[in-house]
Amino acid sequence: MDAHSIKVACSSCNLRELCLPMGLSPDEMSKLDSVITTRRRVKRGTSLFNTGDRFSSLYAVRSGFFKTCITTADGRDQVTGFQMTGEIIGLDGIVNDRHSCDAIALEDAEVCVMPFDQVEELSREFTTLQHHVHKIMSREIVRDHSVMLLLGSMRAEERLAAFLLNLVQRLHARGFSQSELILRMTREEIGSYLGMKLETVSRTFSKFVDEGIIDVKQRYVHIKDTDALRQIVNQQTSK
Amino acid sequence: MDAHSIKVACSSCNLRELCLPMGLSPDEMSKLDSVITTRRRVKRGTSLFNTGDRFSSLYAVRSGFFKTCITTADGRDQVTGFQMTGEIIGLDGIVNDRHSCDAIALEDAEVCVMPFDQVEELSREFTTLQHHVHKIMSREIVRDHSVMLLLGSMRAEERLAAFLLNLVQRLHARGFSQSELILRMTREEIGSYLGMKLETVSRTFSKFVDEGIIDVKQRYVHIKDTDALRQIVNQQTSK
DNA sequence: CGTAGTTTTGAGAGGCGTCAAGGAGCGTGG
DNA sequence: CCACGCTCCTTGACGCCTCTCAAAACTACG
Repeated sequence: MDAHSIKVACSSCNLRELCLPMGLSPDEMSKLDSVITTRRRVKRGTSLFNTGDRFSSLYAVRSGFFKTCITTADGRDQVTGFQMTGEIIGLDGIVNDRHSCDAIALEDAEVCVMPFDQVEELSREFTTLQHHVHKIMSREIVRDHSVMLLLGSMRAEERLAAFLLNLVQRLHARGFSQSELILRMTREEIGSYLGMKLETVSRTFSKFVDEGIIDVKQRYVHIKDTDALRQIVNQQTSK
Repeated sequence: MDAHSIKVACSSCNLRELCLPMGLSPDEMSKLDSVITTRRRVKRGTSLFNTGDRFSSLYAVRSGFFKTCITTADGRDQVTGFQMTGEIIGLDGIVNDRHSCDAIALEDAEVCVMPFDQVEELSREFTTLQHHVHKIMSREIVRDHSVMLLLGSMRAEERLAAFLLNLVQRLHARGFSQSELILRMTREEIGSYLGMKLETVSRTFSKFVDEGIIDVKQRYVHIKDTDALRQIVNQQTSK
């Protein structure tokens, strides 16, 4: 499928405490190594998989940044999530044996390929892994619910504030700054995810800048006042 | 926890082809019977579980109708789903060992209690069950993504049309009419789910009535022109 | 038969979408 | 190295959809 296959081992991966192998014993880890044997490179702008593709594997983001999005027959388009290192992509494909969204790299990326039938086999053997797979899926469900809350009940400023806080929080968990970040996605992609138009995203960024809450220079964002952002999310001015 | 415990068997349940035991062999089914031994009655307006409750079991709706909703500290509220017979409630609890939403019966209901540790144990034994559990979780993820599409990109009429079509489709799969239904939830609950205010829900219903697409008398809805509804969903007038 | 909850409908306001134009950043090629 | 074109971003003006506030009608239930 792809010439860019690389040998790898979870046991020596610096993401192992964020990713699928979290909490496994050394013994279990080495078994997992034998299942997750390949990586795949995905160039910026190209897709890891598309809607309708046969489902065979889950993917763990090793490096880079992805978006997942669904596109309907009538041309509607919705970004359903952004995935960074250590996060799992492809859970949507299990139910119908085909993927129901596109996964697109927003920068040159690398993923670990995890053949799902082998993951299932191994998780019949190891309770720890089994439970962890369940947790990963449950976490995705809970995350989706909070996005539904955002889309269903927040106004533009609240959405963008919540979005920025979520991004830095996840980046911070990966060792990056709590206050500075580079956006890997366009204003349009942010807007699609947050249910608003790109102009509104841009205007809202400008408003935050005017209020001294953040600095923005294109894709670069510096959060000067995290508490102010938090307050905006919780202000409940309501929509 | 609840005095209303009743002995039951999946193998003799008329929902077994919709519910968890779907596709199991008779042998596997009888093993499942020994795990799912109790039902629980939930009175209209009361909750099956609340946010923060310890997670121990999944629940299959045996009869009745539920809503799940998340409530934030600042009083924001979002209905994340409506569940009818054969559907599974509680997947949100797996990740943190505590439920992250409330599940509330919209009419007197009965659920089958499925202790999750035992479901996990059994699904280590039976590939069929294991895979089915994964599918159920994946289906929930895919469903959530389509709600995100609805909330992120549709206008009020489109949302309500999509909602009605989804409801009758699920009811039809349970042997009910394709064109008539009784809403089990209030306009406010519909609005919360669809990200709009109850007045807008009401107005949109009235608009559909004026256009001759449906009849509405309180909770009773008669869909006179399914194609018109489908057209509304797909018209992509855009938001 | 009264009361609380739910639904409908109206009038007005405002947030966000739409349309449009201009600017900034960046890669490509002369 | 600069010019050029492309994509992305910003900002303004205007209009509409949906929210807000309010009141009345209807239903259910005690």
